Amino acid sequence: MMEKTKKILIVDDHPLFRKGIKSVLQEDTGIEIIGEAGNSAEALNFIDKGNVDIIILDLQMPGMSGIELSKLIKSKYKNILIILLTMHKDERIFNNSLEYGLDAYILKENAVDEVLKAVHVVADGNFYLSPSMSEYMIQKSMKQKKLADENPGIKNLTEKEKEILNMISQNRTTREIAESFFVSYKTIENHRANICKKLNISGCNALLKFIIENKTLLS
Amino acid sequence: MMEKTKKILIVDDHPLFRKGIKSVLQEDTGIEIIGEAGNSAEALNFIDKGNVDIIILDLQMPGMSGIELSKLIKSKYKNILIILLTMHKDERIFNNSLEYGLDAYILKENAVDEVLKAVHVVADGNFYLSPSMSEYMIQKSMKQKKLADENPGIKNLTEKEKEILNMISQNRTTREIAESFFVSYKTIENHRANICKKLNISGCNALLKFIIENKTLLS
DNA sequence: AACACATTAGTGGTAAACCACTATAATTCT
DNA sequence: AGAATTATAGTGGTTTACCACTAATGTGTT
Repeated sequence: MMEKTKKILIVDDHPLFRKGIKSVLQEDTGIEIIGEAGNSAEALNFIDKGNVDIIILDLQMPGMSGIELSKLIKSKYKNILIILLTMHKDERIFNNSLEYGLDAYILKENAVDEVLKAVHVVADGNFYLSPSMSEYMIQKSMKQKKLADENPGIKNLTEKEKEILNMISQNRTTREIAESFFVSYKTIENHRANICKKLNISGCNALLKFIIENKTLLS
Repeated sequence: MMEKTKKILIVDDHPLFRKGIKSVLQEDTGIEIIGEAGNSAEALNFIDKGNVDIIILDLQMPGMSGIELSKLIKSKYKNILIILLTMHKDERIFNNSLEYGLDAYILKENAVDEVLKAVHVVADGNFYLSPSMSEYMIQKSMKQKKLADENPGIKNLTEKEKEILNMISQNRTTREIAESFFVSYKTIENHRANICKKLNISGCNALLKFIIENKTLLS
């Protein structure tokens, strides 16, 4: 099987870091580093010349951030693959990584051959994620699970209460919910109060707030 | 390089489907199918005997669902890898896939060799996602982006207004926000009103509701 | 039969958020 | 210098949501 050489552009504001990536990728004969850029403007200039297959991109850069740059690239060049490098386990960026058009999310703290692995995975049309990042997410979910076990309120809710909670999360007011169920406004208020008791929460907009914080818990 | 044989368990309630997966995987000498199960209980029994490396798991099953099963497996056996097969593009499951402990998310509509690909990717310690699923997510993000462009309100917000919106999203009340800024309650109320005008929203809890619906848009 | 619980509905009150204004000082842009 | 915007602060009023009760009806359990 004859593979096409992958043409790669490295975008990072630290020359030493670029050097590091280069030395890792150089060993692979299927990879050709065709350019480097120290900031987003340089990167865009280079990309406009065409030819780039994969971009290895640092998140933290002066000026335009890696995320903004990747959005821009993906909107202009659908076929360019983007590998994002970052220092931090940023959940929000990871959660939106696909929507940002990213093809890989790599933590800099990880082993050097991560980059090489990622290049092959994304070139194969797949999404790559640093194992330590997924590890972290799993850990986080364990904590959340524990939290859910400590707050057993959710599973004590009746079907009707769950339905109401669901409608609240869809931005319906108590009155609207009452109307759609053909019951009194006061009935729904009672349900809300009961739900709050079961969930052990109180205060203004307590339920709406609870939903924001526990969206994942409800599914 | 001598690879270890991957021992696989297939869990699906349709025997014909299991057969299909088997015939695909059989061609690979590095893979050994050591068992099949038609439901979650059977699967758990088999797993308890040890030996399983990777589980190929159907989401839709009578009784315990694939998600519940995978949570259970991951909590007991940290090292077993799970490949989830599903009929539908279920965003919610995908978004929580890592928290559920999944290692791959494959759509049944995809080509048969997806499963084979996924086995290798997850065995390599990486997360695998059906390209058509990521395609779908990107498409969805394009729509969302378009929506954001049509509602240009967000980028018209001043720094202070963004700060306030952020604090609202952190469940702080108007009074709390006022206190932390050492300004009057009424000032923050004015800011809220201005934000609402810019975002073209109105009604009770409008801002909190807006945040729920546009969480991704704000980042 | 007695009990727990869910669902229904009510009274009366408080707090938070929103709505529609007005108004002033500071800043920024032209 | 003048205009627009931002940040500040206020009056007065409405709606929504929460809080603390009471209470009737039905349903299912023991």
